[in-house]
Amino acid sequence: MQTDLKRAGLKATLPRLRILETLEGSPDRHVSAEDLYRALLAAGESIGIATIYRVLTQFEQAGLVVRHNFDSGSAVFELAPSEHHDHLVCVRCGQVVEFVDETIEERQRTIADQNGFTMTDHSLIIYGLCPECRRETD
Amino acid sequence: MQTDLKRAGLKATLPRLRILETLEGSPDRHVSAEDLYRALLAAGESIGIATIYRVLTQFEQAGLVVRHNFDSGSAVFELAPSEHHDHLVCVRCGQVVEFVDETIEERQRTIADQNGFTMTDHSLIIYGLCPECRRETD
DNA sequence: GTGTAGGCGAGAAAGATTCGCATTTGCAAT
DNA sequence: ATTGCAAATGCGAATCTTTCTCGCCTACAC
Repeated sequence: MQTDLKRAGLKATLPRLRILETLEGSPDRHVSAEDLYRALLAAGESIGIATIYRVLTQFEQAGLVVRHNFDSGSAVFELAPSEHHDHLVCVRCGQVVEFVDETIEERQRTIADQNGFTMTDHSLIIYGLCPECRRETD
Repeated sequence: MQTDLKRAGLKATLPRLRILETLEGSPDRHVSAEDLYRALLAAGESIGIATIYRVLTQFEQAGLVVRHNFDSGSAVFELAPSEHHDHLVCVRCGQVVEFVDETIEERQRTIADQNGFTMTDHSLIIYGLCPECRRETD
């Protein structure tokens, strides 16, 4: 765990360890800076929100986490998955489901090429009602 | 033009007309609230930024415009296109290119279905370097 | 153990968006 | 054309998310 930080070229400080632990222990893979802040306060840690943002940005640059901009207004972060994936987001309860589709990945590369772009990243989010919310919405 | 608003159930007020005109006359299809504000002020209009946000939200609900959350920090809006499309965004200059790919559209529907979701919307953004920026980056 | 570069917390600041409220305006019935 | 009123606007304050500043603190190489 400390090793993860060292390897990323980051000093193993207490706040960084706590944030990493919290990300790893979180029931939701996708959490906002605010979520982390509340979780850490609830766990009795004394940490500043600024540190959370700073650290998350560093983690992102180090490739430890990925940042997503869903429609929710604030960014959410997840531990960098070994495999890239995209997201299904429930517009009602916020639940997030991950998926991978090689056909889509493939097409995206083709499209970037056709337009002369060098693709650096991409973001595919499907919004909808999850099974539970669909049931409750009738 | 006034008819567009009436049809959408919105009173044809001056600010709304000006905003609609500006969107239609804009060289960039994708503009932020701030862009619109500056454009209107530059055109000698007296308008409040709050009105821009309010009107854009109404337009969105009325289906006149679509809101996008690119990585830029602020939302951008575009006149609702007759055909849905997705976006290629240059990470360096911000240029936006639109594209449609039926294969991807198709796969998205399939994926939503497979996961029991009722798809309401989706957002696919490919980030990369546009041809010009790619050249300048060497 | 100690020095120091890098990291931290708190609060201020910045940028985006929304709210509250007094004033104005579109529009339909006169 | 005039009037009445609900709806819309403009303004400034408030809110939310994120970043910056700065004096203090700490990990860690020596």
